[in-house]
Amino acid sequence: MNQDPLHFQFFNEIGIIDQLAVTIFERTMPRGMTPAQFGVLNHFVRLDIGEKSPAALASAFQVTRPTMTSTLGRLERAGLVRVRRDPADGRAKLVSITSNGRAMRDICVQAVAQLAPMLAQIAKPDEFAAILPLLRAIRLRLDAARDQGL
Amino acid sequence: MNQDPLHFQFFNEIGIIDQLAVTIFERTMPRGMTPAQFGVLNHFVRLDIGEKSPAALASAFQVTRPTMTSTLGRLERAGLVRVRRDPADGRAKLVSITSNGRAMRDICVQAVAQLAPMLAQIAKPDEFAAILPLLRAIRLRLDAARDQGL
DNA sequence: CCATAATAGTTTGATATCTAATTAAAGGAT
DNA sequence: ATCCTTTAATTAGATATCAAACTATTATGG
Repeated sequence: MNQDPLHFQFFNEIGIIDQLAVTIFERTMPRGMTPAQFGVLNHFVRLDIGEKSPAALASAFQVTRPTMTSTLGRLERAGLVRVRRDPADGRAKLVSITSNGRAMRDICVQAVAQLAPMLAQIAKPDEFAAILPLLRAIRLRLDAARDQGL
Repeated sequence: MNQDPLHFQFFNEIGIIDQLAVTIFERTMPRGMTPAQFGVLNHFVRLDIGEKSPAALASAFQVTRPTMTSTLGRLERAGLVRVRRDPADGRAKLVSITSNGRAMRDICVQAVAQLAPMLAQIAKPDEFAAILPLLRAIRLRLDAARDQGL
């Protein structure tokens, strides 16, 4: 049936799953919240970091700096994060979460929790557990390959 | 270490892999060619279809119709597909690939072939084969869940 | 000490993608 | 035959994301 090479089929499925998952996520979240924005808020709360530079955030999320500039700009305009100049480095900035940001993160976490029954129908915990290690390995190798220039 | 629920970790890995794969793909393709555009060209060649409506294409690629409108618009402006009104249905249109489109598809296929050695380092064929069935199952269930309204 | 290289962020311009709303045409029901 | 619903496609408005180019600041080397 499917004439494509295995790796092609693999990346194809990955793309469709990602697309579907992101759409479901955004529909569940408060209006306007995206995975990218939630990710930043969640990062601050979970790791209990005070401040972090945009460059460090971009690196943590594996996105380019312009992308993080954009995401932080939206979050800042929405009052969910605060940005100030780094007193120790004139080039850098320091980002921190606001109390509104924490509140939004909590709302999102609860919204995600509502998805639990649906997720239970998507796959059993041991099914997720079964593929995760290989997915992680592939992600790491892809990342390494990209750094090598392809 | 990772406090996130399993399914959260899963979708997170999926998202990063997709992002990395798409970026690598676009860097390899001729300037401006994207997975979405290549997908359409490849679809016409592989399935050897003469004409297909935008709605049918959107359905085949699991994207919304506005998304397909946008992709087809770019392909048409680049002379890679042809679009005409459906004589049998005044609402519909019929899309077909042009000879330039076929040529572009061939170039892309060869470009992708250059990635083979890199892909071999990402995962062994049996590794891809091992996860594919579960990925497909998850994709199908996600799709069904979306149709149910969440 | 100054010129060059590296780093942090931003701006610009492009693409993909979604939702919501709009226009046009076809189908169905009374 | 007419009204209502469904379907096809588009337009409008948002977001994420990337690459390339640009500005400002820090670090390095001679």
